[in-house]
Amino acid sequence: MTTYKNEQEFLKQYDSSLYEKLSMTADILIVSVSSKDVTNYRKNEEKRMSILLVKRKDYPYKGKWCLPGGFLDPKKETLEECARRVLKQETNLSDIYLEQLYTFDGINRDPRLRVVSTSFVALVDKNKLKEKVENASWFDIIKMEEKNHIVSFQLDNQEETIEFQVRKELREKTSDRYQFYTKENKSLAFDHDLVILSGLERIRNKLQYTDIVFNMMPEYFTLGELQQVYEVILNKKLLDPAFRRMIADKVQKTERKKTGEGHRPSYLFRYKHE
Amino acid sequence: MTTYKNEQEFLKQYDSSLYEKLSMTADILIVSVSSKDVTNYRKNEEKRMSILLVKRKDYPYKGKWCLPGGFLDPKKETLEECARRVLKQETNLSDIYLEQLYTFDGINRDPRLRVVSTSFVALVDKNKLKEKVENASWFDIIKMEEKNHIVSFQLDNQEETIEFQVRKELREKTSDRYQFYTKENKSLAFDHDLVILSGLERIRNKLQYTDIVFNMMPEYFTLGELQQVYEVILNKKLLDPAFRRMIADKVQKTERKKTGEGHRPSYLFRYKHE
DNA sequence: CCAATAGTGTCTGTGAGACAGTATAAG
DNA sequence: CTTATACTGTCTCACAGACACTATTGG
Repeated sequence: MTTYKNEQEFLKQYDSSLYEKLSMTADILIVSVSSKDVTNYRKNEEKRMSILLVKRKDYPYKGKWCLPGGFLDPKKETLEECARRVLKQETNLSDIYLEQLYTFDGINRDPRLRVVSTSFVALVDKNKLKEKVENASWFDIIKMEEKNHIVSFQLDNQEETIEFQVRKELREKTSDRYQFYTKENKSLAFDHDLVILSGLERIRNKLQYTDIVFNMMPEYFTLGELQQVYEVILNKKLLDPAFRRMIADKVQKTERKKTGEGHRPSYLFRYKHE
Repeated sequence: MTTYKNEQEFLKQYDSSLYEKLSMTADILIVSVSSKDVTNYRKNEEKRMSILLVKRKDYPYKGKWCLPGGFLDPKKETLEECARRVLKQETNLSDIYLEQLYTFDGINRDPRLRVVSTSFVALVDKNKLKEKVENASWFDIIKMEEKNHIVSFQLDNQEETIEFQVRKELREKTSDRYQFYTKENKSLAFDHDLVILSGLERIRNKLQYTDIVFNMMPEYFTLGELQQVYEVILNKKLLDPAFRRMIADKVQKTERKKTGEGHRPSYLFRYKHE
């Protein structure tokens, strides 16, 4: 390499085709909570986590479901901007909670060419969504169960049920990091089964020490509803008094009540920042 | 877009230059702990966190310090493999704790062309290092202090001291995520000041709920030494009894003692997996 | 009244924070 | 004997887990 007098001069001479290049995408795990009505008029509706998937119209993986995503335009946007662009396009929403998750870069994850994908997690309140977007569909997570290092998923969008399994392998004894491998996957494109698991685990972890739940809640909610959301994400029942103590200083009681439920009405609360 | 009969046929036709491309690098924050001798013969040596930096030989940022890193070869390697290659080259060590940190992709982070960098954190035991590597130097973190959302750093490698400041801005009220901005930085190349802060915060968080410390410890160590490492990473003093309770089931006492220190000798312990 | 949820009072055990005390080496 | 660290005993207080109890609606 020649020596240049200064950075300016160096940049003028620089041949940007020197290094091998590749394409990148931003893929988004859009997560929300949905409610399932229940026959018994007294019972509350059941909550479920739900994620947005898109049916692929073209090869590769034509006809399979995948996460919303798009190619990065390296000249104009950052990965996060790219993710927000996709988010706008798929949900028509801006101002959404969006967090970088992980960069997936298996060499053959895309059969066309080397594509590195930076994945994001977005949390939305389903009530804010209006029109249905073409080819996109919300899948409820009706099962997510870990047994012997295998996580089994079952997703449902009212029309079809898809299943897949991911193997979790502890990477080293000193940390909590897992390597994920596809065990069984007939319905999802690329490595999006692994992205989904990573993302849901991230949400579960963050639930414990942040206030991210409120990104999936409407402005007014009952504590019972909030508790249900915690329970469905953590995948376990919580005790009422403990739960109420835990969130006491995160929420603000209002005068309004939710009535007509066949049982004692519940006060509505809202998120209290600070 | 034309319609293809099947995936095979589609791939044959696929023009991989369709999407704009870019280059990627893997940059590594290599962290270790160093000891500083103390004049008083009775006192224990003081511990410090230390990180490996490399002096840039060429433009851009010629003469500035940066994290070890290298361009990804998209045909042959994953980002983690790329990072391990760099790690081998800079420390001559394999089998090192390595964890993906974050993907930095500011549009102008590299003045030459669009380069997206996936950063990694590596933890090493300095005792395993032998030869000094050309252009690389270990910097002790002699100050890392947060005040009014500004984090001030002071690093020292015995020959020079470098300083920089990063501004932390909370991204949203519901989470613990910060956006980092360079406040003051004359000595470090690219956005590596931000990478360093992210990485050190990651280590501090993980210290609390994993066993990653032991990646920076020699096989045998005293509990005093281990406590010092915790203290220097968490940047605060810990109470002896609480600390010992906390790590009791992570370590295994041996018969060996560390003597000749001018005070009561201490038993040597080792990491107990499980 | 019944069924179902809303919401509260309180006991108990665990475990972190705190402090004080004893032990043991080198000089 | 002094100094500095090694290591332990124990008190207290906060808080999570657990259970039981009361309150309130629609049908």
